[in-house]
Amino acid sequence: MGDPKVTKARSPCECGRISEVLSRVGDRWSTLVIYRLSDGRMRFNELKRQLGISQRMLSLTLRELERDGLVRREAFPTVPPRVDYELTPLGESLRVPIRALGKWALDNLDHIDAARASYDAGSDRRDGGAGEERGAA
Amino acid sequence: MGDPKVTKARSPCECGRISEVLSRVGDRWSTLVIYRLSDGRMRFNELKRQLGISQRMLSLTLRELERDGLVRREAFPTVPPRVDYELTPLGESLRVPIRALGKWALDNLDHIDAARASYDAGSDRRDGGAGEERGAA
DNA sequence: CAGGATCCCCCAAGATACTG
DNA sequence: CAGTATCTTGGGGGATCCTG
Repeated sequence: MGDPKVTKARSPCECGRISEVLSRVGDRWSTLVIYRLSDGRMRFNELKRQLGISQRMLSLTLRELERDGLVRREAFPTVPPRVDYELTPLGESLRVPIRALGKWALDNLDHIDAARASYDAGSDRRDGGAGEERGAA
Repeated sequence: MGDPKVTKARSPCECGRISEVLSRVGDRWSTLVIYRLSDGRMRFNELKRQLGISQRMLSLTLRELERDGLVRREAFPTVPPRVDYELTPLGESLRVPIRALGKWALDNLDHIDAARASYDAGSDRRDGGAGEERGAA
């Protein structure tokens, strides 16, 4: 029962297992959706707007999260359709580590930026080219 | 100075910032490298083998992590070159949330698998074709 | 409003080969 | 051993149009 999704990394340690889970719930959008949902249930377009995600990716991400039992979908058969998404108990349990990660992110963004600037300045040895090596167009 | 790397998602909330950090240290390999390094310093090939990562990705990942001030690189100019990698204090601070995430992953992998199986079984209604929609043998 | 279907681009990431 | 350089591909992910 090998998972075809996980590259095939047969690590001897637990990294393999972690890697599997990470490849499922560890991607950017999933993390952000969980994070956002940790504040409470929310509608589709609400999530879409707040996350700046395309409806396609949101749709896909939500379906995967629902499939993995992390998010629950509740649709109201009203005339203008309304669908709410909320964390399941399992999703709630992910909330803690995700929140911690989010907090760390907010707390250390500037540290990272500083480190980057420092690193870039250091490796800037004699590169007198006529431009940007990181096309910021 | 906008970061060209971050899609351009102009979210009104803090999600934008978190998203930035997540896109830096939140990817699969970075997370795994940090996780692995949280046990102590390690050599290049040691990491490579244990994570089942290609040398290219490991090299790239490590350089980014070093650039972001999360990992410190120490090279010994010996005849068979030896390079050790270890977490910086900043990296150590990431250790806690990463560890928490890793623990969650290990604790809930089977829950996720169960949820998946259940979901797939449920949405398997009236699909009497001979084809596999998900090539999982 | 929620989201499926399509088209398409581009880069993340693996494989391979070479070097100091 | 510890990388770097190069080539190639899969699929992540955006844009757009359409429907219930």
